[in-house]
Amino acid sequence: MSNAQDLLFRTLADPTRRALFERLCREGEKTVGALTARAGVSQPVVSKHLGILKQAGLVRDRHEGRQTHYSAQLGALAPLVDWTSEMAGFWQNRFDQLEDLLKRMDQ
Amino acid sequence: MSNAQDLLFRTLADPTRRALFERLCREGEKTVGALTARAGVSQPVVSKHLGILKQAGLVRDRHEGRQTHYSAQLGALAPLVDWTSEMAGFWQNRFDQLEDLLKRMDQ
DNA sequence: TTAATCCATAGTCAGTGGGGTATGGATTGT
DNA sequence: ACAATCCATACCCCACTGACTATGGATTAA
Repeated sequence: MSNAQDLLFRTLADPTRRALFERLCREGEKTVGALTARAGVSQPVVSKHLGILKQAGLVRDRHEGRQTHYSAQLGALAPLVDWTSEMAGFWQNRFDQLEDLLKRMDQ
Repeated sequence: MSNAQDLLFRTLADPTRRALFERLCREGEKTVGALTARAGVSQPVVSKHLGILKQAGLVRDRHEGRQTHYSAQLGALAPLVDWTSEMAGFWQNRFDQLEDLLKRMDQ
């Protein structure tokens, strides 16, 4: 029941989570500590959000000693782009049908 | 602090709401009754979701007698597309910078 | 006029989820 | 070896929200 769009929308709906993802997109790979420093929430909260982002495929983690480096996985946004295109496509189809109808009426 | 993306993501995060919007995109204008028939939730719930979609600019309503017709406003998805493009842009910039760095190292 | 239909609002309730603190495992520094 | 750092998990709490029913205003049908 839970498709890819659902997971993405729910994951990105939270501002804190989206801000983390945005930082990773802007600034590249970052450790949990570095992310926590400017996140405005506690470290456990950041870890939890990163876990959710990872589960959605939006980030990936790389362990190096006692630190964990996270980086954005931009490809995970594809289903979102697809969904948007699909919605636009439906709209276009209905527009085309209307156009056809008007053409037929014109004849 | 609540930008356009936030409102869109939060609004589209709910499956019931997204399904309503999708139906309006696919099938065009529909009354509340028609939407309720296949929504799987009660009529007041549908009305509430439509209200939230309207507040996000994703739908518009047209009153006709005792019925209210709702239709999708596809343009409202623009901030979402912009956000995605922005994220992709950041990623591309970092990629370009890496490319430049590699070029400089090569010389 | 009276009854029936359409929709929106009000009020309630339970589940979800995002926040915190506490804690422990793993690694690094002394 | 011991202390300190980094991160993740466990646990709790509270606010939000999505669901329901009840109801009423507005419009249409009888």
